[in-house]
Amino acid sequence: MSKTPQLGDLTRRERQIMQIVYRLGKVSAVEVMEALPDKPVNATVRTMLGVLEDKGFLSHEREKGRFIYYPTIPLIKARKTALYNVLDTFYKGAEASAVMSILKESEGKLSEEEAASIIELIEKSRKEGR
Amino acid sequence: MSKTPQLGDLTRRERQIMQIVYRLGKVSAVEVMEALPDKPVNATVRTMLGVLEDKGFLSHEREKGRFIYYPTIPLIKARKTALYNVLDTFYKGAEASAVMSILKESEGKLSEEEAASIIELIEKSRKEGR
DNA sequence: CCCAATATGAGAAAAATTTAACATTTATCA
DNA sequence: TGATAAATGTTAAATTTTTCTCATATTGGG
Repeated sequence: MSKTPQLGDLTRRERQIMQIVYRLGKVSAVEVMEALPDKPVNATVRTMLGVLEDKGFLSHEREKGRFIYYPTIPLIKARKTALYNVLDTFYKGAEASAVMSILKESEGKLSEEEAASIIELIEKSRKEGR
Repeated sequence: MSKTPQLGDLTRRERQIMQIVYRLGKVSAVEVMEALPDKPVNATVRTMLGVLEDKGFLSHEREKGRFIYYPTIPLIKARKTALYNVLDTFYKGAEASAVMSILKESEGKLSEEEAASIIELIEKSRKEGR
């Protein structure tokens, strides 16, 4: 059984590309090229996309002649992994700091429902944690 | 003016090492060696540590003859950057999901003070966001 | 059919990673 | 202490991996 590809194993360029893919959701080679720092030549990007496909991080389908790439690991899963990595490396035992950082950053952008859900979650854990 | 080194620019091995350093706070070459996947040879690790020092990510001091390395960018700053990167790439417009993920993960581990601070923060933003 | 855009493959160029051989420092103990 | 072993640090270079590009092939639209 081949284990799912690990985003943490990526090289620098590969990582840059995967970030673009996750940001945009679906991309053509040209879009990736334009979003990349140092803007390499078109063929270079295609090579990298091919590499990432070989490694199992991307798939593509043809759309009017050109390839549209999308991530193999869905956003919703990839982001959990990414978040936990950061927590594990930088916020172990200080998870509350992470939460507060995010909240400060997104102040005012939270919907009423979101705010309510978060508070509910905390209240629940308060009771359990006694 | 030389800009502060960017953790995002690191190569794979460099990244692995910096993660270990941030997790442990201070490290000797041997500790890094043992924590690294594939456990390279001692000299290899030293070379990398030297590279990271040249690039400005690490410093060291001598302690009973051996080098103890520590990060140039303090944890408290590095972690903010790391967190924002993840948010920007994976959670744009879904910051609340990130918060809830963390809270679920650290359920029961939150102190009463922490819980109170978080709620206070949300209440405040609720009022402002009206 | 012809043009323009896109894709492929082979391999060059550059960068990262690793290592062995050697130098230095510290610890041990006769 | 002094000499020897053990641990640690340095350097230069080999190896491996990553990154890039050219030349060529393919594809779709006018």
